[in-house]
Amino acid sequence: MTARAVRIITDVAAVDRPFDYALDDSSARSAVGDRVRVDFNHRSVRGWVIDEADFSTELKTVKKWLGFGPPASMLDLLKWASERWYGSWSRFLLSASASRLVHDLPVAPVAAPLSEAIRHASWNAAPGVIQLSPTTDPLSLVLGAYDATRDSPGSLVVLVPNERWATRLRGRLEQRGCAVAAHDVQWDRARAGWPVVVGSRGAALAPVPLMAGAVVIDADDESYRSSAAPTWEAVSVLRERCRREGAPLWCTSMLPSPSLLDDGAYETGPDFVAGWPRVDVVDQRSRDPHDGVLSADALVAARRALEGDESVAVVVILQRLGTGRLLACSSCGELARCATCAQAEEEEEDHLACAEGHEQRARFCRTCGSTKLKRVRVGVTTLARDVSAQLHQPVSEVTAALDSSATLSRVVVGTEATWQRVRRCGVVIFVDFDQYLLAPRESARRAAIHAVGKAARLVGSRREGRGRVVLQTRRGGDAVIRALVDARFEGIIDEDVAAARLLGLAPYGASADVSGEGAADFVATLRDEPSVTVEESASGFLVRALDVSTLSRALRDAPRPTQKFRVAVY
DNA sequence: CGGACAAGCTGA
DNA sequence: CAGCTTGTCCGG
Repeated sequence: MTARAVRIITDVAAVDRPFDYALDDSSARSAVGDRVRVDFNHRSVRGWVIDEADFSTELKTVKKWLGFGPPASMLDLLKWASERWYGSWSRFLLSASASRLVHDLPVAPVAAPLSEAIRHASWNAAPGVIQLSPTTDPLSLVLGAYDATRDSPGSLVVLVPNERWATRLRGRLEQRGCAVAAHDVQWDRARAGWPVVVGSRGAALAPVPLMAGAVVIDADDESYRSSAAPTWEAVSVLRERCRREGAPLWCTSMLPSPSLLDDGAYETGPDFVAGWPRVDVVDQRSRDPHDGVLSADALVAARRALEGDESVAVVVILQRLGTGRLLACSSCGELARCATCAQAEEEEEDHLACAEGHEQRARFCRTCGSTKLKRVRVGVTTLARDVSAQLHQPVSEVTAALDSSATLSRVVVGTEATWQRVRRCGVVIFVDFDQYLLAPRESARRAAIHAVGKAARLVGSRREGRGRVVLQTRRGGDAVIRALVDARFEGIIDEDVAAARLLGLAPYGASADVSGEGAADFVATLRDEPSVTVEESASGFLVRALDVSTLSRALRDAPRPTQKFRVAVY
């Protein structure tokens, strides 16, 4: 037998380049994709076999076979993802590997047919983008996808936005006779080619050797993008994976984004409009600015909900976009507000101004005349105190920091972390919906609609007629508000596509945010590169190009600065 | 990334 | 010029 050698990528992320090693008796079983231990530059490191190599006696040997890694069929996809999001290949190899070493693989069962009754109730939608109302149960669509791909070799991969949802969906699919593997904790099952793999973001890199198809629920949910660099995005990975393998992909969304609609068409699911909640708009412009945070109409809705039997009756949402800081008087605490519209005023050079342009005035407190103003952050705690006083009820505060075992009062005040903590309630009140509508971010309007969609899952649909969503706003005529009241979003979707085209946003352009000490050095060379443009951004620099491959090529060719820097590719 | 090695700096 | 710091190079 001739001596073998293999090409290896080590887990030393900074050395994103393969090295060849020989195999000996103890490592002879190493196959492409497997994890191995090698000596690398005076230390012992882990790595992955990415290919066979030419044997030479000069090579060091692979010290040990450590276990199974991603299947060989995935390696090119992982390389593609590392280039697409400016990460190292080893980072993606690691993400597609088990968190604990796997030495043995189980034998995957055959995908069982659905019972006739379940099959009959399943929904055989055509692959593509399917617009579903927030309260529509996607289970029948998942079962339809299972049924449609059952005869194809390979696994069906299903993504949901969070682990809690994944656990629930796995249980429901098992009840209906599907053999389901949980992504990550049952990595070995996925690697063995289990019929169905269900998980959250990471499951886009589920190590199934062959894909029969894939489903993404709530494909526009922000949880599908990694917030840490590399800022990879699970829906794009899965779409690329399905394209390479010729597998069908179903994506559901309550409001398809231009990126999701990449190739145009979408289908709208059944009873779409009825699946949205009843939305009440409270126009803050006609309110007395000295009222409490909850308007009279919101108070009526809250008191009605408190008469119901939901364990949590009222949810009050405080949206904090950007800094969310307001100006208040240092001596009496009164907020600086416009005399006409009562909206919080901002500091402009040496005077105060209203965002709507009603007035410009000197920098002093209207109530006590003091000229000392300070920046305050309206937090959940402040809001909770006011709500508690208005409703004469104890209030629980929910932020991302809250311990998940804490029991909640019937009235909850929180940030968007609340969606994870409350399952049902009678009414959701957005105290300042304009935080979304006025935010400078392009995506803020979409975020507004998504937030109401998440609220819908708590209060139920207008068909059920149970609860409602109350929006306190000064912008009653805004297109987003009108769309939410009518549950008609065609106009918003078309506008977003038009805006993305015009502004060169995804998928009609690509951008990357470069930040950190070394950012300026890094973009310096990119300024001379004709295929990209560089502009200043809030966090550093924004590098833009006409498409993602141009952008990633330019980023990869630019020399790395000595100081630390971070690249977030979108 | 992190070890090796070279070049630069300091103090007795 | 030993002993230490800082910088650059390079890995099979």
